[in-house]
Amino acid sequence: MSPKQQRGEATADRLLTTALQVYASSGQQGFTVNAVTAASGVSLGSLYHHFGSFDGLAAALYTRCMEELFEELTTALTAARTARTGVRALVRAYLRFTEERPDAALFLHASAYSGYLAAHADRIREAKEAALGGIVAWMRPRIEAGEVAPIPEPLIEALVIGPVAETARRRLSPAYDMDLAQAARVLPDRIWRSLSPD
Amino acid sequence: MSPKQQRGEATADRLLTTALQVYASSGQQGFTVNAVTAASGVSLGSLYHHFGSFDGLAAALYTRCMEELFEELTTALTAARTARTGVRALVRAYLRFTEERPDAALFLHASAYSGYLAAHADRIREAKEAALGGIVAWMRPRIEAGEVAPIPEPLIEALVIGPVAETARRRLSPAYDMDLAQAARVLPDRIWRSLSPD
DNA sequence: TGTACATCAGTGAACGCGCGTTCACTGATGTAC
DNA sequence: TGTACATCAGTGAACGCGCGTTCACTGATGTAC
Repeated sequence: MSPKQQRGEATADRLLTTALQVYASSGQQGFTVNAVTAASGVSLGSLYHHFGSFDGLAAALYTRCMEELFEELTTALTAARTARTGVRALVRAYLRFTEERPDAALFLHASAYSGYLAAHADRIREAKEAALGGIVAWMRPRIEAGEVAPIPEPLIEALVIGPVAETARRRLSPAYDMDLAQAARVLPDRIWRSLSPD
Repeated sequence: MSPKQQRGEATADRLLTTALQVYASSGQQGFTVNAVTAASGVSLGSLYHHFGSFDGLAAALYTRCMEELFEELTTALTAARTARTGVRALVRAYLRFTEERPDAALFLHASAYSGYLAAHADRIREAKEAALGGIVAWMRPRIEAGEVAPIPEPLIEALVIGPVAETARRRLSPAYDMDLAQAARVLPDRIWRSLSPD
């Protein structure tokens, strides 16, 4: 399914990029094959040639967005030395991604239970674990060294990602008006407090 | 649209309850008018008589689930005296709700961007603010009294709800296996640390 | 450098299915006198 | 206590629309000799 020629890759890229725009402007409701082909100028058959199905395209888009986010997070984290500075940088990176790439952030949040990922769940899970790898590799030794309180890893994730994801979700929802700059000032420190040993 | 007769109310209730079951067993994909009417034994016309549209039914279900959750949270919170014990109790109540009412919890989380709420956004927002009222009324004086660190209210919400919602989301996703009992032991204290003044 | 051939990329008309919704109707319940 | 009437509740066949998908096809690119 992955393109063997340059123009094929360009077409697949164009479809993904357009799909994200369509989602951003029309929402879940308007996110259809016809809308994506019409907006991209790529033919229906070509979409199916590259992605096999519409769910396949959605899964590819989800994977791409997720990898972009995780790259930002990993870069921010690994530039730091201590657990404290690392966590604080990661929180800021997440908020920055939300600000700069709202379309991608929205698609990630909104797709969580979307159903079109179900068919490709295994492939997505693999991609997620690969993307998470860098973060885990950086964090784990620092947890073991006692730089972070002795909390089970899944709950550390929840404590770090939870508040920042909730903030992002409200920022991306028309029902709230969340100030990300303010969040970037307050949250890194507050989240770190929830993890710090003493 | 609200029923004027007892049997009307019973039918509407049956539709909502069945709809939640359908969602739980078939997911977003299988959540359709036909599935709900078939499973409930209520006729299509009757569904439209009570809810006007399928979105209307979904919005009513969302509202009902949300009110049930908030009632648990409010009860837990208002039974406490200090901000610290209140927040800790609220966190435990949220986890307990997730454990005991996984269908309702899943529907709440999964509906966040579902589109069928968009048409009824105003009505839902009203219901949410009403349900949130008790929590705000309890918390605000304690924030002002300095029992909680001076953090903007939206960020307090994110710090409290974020980790616990993330934990719930993973618990409800087949891709993770989250231990809620462990979370109930660890999170209340850790979340409180992120809010405590010093 | 040309030619033949295989594979990849792209096209768009056509199809069937299932969705949400409508509507003319019957039956049940409540109310007025 | 009965009767007439209005409103509410419930029914299910029928409809149209737009969705995802298929398929027979043409054109472009790469490769072998």
